[in-house]
Amino acid sequence: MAGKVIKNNIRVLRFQNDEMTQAALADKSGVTRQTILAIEAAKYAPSLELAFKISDIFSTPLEDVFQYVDKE
Amino acid sequence: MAGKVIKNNIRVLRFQNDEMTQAALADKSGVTRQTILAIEAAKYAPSLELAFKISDIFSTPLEDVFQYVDKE
DNA sequence: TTGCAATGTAAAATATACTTTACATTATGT
DNA sequence: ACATAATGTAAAGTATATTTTACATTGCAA
Repeated sequence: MAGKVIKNNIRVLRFQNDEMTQAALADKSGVTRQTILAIEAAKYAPSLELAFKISDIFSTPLEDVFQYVDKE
Repeated sequence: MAGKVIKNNIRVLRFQNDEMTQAALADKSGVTRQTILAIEAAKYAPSLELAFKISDIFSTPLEDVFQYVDKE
């Protein structure tokens, strides 16, 4: 039931982008550190707007940051 | 303040896809007709998961359905 | 070893997406 | 003219994303 889940590469992208910290990413995307933490831990998926903001910060397409894939 | 807004082409895509009705799209994406209506009317943006589902239904990349653009 | 930066856990409060129900409007076909 | 399908408006309720606060852990540098 549900079939697919949303995964993300935020952690990897942070390190690729000058080892950006969770707090720094939170700051740039206008949310709190807890929100970034929860999303990285996949406790919940971000809103579409936040997903776009994070993608923008990494200068990468949304689908390179978030993937909607079958859960194994 | 905010700079950007989320726009979408759901309406156009519905018509391109066999004139799919709002109710039909709602059905396929597992939400109610009101939700599709509200998103088309840009009353609010969908969750990332719903955005992915809708894109899947139209067999098109998410960014072809939703755009995060400067508000004119 | 002490201190600090980064990350993690947790819980209560708020904002926003989404549902449910009900009714109004518009267009189309018969 | 009537019936019906599709779309629109609206309001109250539920679910989930996000905030706020507070504290624990880990690693690294002085």
